[in-house]
Amino acid sequence: MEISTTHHIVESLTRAIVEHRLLPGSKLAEQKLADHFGVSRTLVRQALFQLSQNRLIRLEPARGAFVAAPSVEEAQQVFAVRRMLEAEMTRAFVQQVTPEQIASLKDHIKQEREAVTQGDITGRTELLGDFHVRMAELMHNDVLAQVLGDLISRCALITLMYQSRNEAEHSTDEHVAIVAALEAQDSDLAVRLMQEHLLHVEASLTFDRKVPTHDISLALA
Amino acid sequence: MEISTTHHIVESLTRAIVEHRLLPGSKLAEQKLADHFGVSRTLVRQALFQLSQNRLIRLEPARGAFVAAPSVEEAQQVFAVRRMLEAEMTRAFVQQVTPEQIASLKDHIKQEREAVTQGDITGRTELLGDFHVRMAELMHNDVLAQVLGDLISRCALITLMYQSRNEAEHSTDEHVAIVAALEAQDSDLAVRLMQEHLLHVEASLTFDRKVPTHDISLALA
DNA sequence: GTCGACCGAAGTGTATACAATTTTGCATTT
DNA sequence: AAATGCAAAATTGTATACACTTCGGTCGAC
Repeated sequence: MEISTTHHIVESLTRAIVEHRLLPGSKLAEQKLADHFGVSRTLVRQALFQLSQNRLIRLEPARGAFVAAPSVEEAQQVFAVRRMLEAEMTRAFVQQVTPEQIASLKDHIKQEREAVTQGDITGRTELLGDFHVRMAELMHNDVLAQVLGDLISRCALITLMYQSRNEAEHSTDEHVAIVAALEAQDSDLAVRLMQEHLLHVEASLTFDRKVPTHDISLALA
Repeated sequence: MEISTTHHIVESLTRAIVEHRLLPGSKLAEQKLADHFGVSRTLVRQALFQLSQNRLIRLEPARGAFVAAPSVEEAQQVFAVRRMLEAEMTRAFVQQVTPEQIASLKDHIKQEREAVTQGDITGRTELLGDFHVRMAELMHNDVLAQVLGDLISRCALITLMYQSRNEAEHSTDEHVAIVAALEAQDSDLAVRLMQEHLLHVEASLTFDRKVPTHDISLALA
């Protein structure tokens, strides 16, 4: 099956949603999207279905697709799962850590700092999440990387909406501390730092609501 | 969006694949499936796409859909993730365990025993996996339940292929021991038993590989 | 003036038609 | 006889057509 064109639509919509050009609750009308991308509704529907699997949109029978508005409870559940998963991931990481892996993580943190200082909000949010995925990838466990990536992207909406620059800097500092513990092969410390880090990120999310926009062509322009 | 008809096709194909009426590598031609279900290719394609997300089939661009043959390596990665996730899940479970939860798990185990004694291979495999999902549900964490369910179904093929009756009985016994530790609120013991349980299940799978491979280069390697 | 039914517009759900690609079988060549 | 090339058949990829549901507004009854 061909998926490249569909994939492009998915990517484009994902960016629009994650960057809040499309706010939670917005209707995603198939024909409007089809016109915008210059394709038929067929491909748009494929893309919408895929996005619904990623929990970025919600499909209502005979009513259409809407940008998802993940509830506070869901976000908290996601973070609970992340704490469980990443605590053990961190412990396992220390078991097989190499200098190359440490270097890779340190390099990643450098990118984070650049994004934060440049005020690149979208890029910085993505990088802050990617740090955790990078750890999974360095363990050569594709399944772990994919599961973790799903969890992180699942709350990209909320994370992005409520993370301030100060909190972003704080996250990067915590990443530094975690890497230091990994490098020292102090698994207990690394695990504790990771758990606290995730608790901090979760606690920093202030859950208010904003007004959605319904202007699709403007949001995607 | 309507999904009920598509869902029926997904369910039907899932059963066929999991019960090995459709062997790994089999081609799933869209028109043939459409004729069989009495629908158009549109709905079949939706179903195939969904199955590909569940990793039960593999989609090759312009070539079609094929029943997946998950590799042993992939299964091992899935189990590594499960050990990470479920170890911490078990620890958290003890923190908030109630007599009702214990009763629910014991009831589930009773069902497992029935399926094992009756030789209901498909049912027993499903129930053995559901035990873990049930734990997640009892913690009222839907996200955890869904992630875990995905992980378990992801290797349903391999699990089913390699699990003997003896191993199934062994699994049920280990479930009993885990529940006992949960009931005693001995979190360290429960976690250890869970980890060992998952190691046992994994170990029972990785021995002989009778997956018929259709990958020429791999087969000749 | 408010509530409710009905009608039209808009949008989704499914089927079908058409285009593009791959597969297959045969004929030709060496 | 084996290999290669070509053309027809089969299959997938995309667009469009049509049926059915939902949404909005107006008109009429009360």
